[in-house]
Amino acid sequence: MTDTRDQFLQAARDAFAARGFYGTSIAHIVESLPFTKQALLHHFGSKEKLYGEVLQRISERLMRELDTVAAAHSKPDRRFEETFIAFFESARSHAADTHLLMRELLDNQRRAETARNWYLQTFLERLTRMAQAVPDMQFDNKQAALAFVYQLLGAINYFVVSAPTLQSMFGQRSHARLQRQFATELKRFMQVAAPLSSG
Amino acid sequence: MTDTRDQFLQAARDAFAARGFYGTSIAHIVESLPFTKQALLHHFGSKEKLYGEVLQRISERLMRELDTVAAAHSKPDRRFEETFIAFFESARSHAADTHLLMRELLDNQRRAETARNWYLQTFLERLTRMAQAVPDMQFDNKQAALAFVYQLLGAINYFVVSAPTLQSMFGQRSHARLQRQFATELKRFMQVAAPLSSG
DNA sequence: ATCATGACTTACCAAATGGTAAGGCGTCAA
DNA sequence: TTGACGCCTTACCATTTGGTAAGTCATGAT
Repeated sequence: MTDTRDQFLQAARDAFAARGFYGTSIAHIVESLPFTKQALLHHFGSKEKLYGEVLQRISERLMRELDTVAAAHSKPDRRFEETFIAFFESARSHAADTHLLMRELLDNQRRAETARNWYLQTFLERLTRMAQAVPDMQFDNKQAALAFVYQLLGAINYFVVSAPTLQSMFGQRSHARLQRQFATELKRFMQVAAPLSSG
Repeated sequence: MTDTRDQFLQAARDAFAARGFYGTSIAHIVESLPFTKQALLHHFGSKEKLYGEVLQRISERLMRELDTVAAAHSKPDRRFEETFIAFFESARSHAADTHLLMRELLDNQRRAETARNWYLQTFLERLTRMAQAVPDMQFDNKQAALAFVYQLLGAINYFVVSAPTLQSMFGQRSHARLQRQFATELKRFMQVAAPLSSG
């Protein structure tokens, strides 16, 4: 039954996101499911492979969403802006995924195994090309565009990942306001901070 | 001997930064030191307390640096800008600390214990006040200033934490250029993206 | 000389870890 | 009816985990 696999994958994703790869035991993943540890191992072979599948699902979703937004907007400037707005919304609503990817970034160097940044690479390239296609932004070179894109990505990811901390720090209402404020600041950043022939 | 303690603290910091709290065993921390596991436990009592001390050291350093930069610049706009430039440099040169703090942010919610965000709270408050003190930036409210500050922090932290990945992705030379580019983009962001009565 | 104290050791330990082995059980094709 | 196969189980297992107990040894005060 594929349904069982999905249950495992979902529970694993949540657990890995909350506690990280090393902080998550197979036993813990299975805890809330009506299956045993060995059922999980039967389906995925090892914890590592399970993690790999979780990661792959997430990056596939990201790519799909990127396609969708890109297809919905033909004008480069709109496309660029809407992509990041959508990315922010997506990162927020899939907070578990965002957490997990942040952890992956931190672990990446040591759990080398297979280069797991393949998805990041194409992701970044697409976003960078998108930025370079915007007429109002005249980047000196690819690096400049990438730096700009990376600032946006960093701001978004970091903010989303901070949500629980900020919420417990300022309270839920205040945090909700902050979140709206953040979105508008993000938009202005994209509109106004775009380099105009920065050389 | 305090020297021994320092050795433990340094090794622990590096290990926690590289592998996270759960991915790091006491045995592994001690591995490269001429002491046994129990020597560490003798000094710190438990892994958790050791981690706490590591964290405290880092936040004390951050506060010290914040004081230094703030004291060196009296004009609010310069002070604000120089603070973030210094923070970027600091985050880069203390990459291990940056990694560790990012992990802490991710783990924070579950390893609640004592609210560990005390340092973050005052850190954010100081930066926000600093932003609000800049005449050219007229924020509608505290939230707006905080959102702005948080974008900067996010961009910086995320970028620094990405360094190993980006380096393996694009190569060392290319990454070095990207890093310089990032710094200049950051400066422009602060100068140009500052809200001017955004209402 | 003796005692205390702090630094560090060896010897252990219960619990949890990821994973293997082997078998039960239902389904479905031959 | 039989045999194969996929799903899932119970039994295990070696290793690693964080931590305790108890001692050795040097130093330094009384």
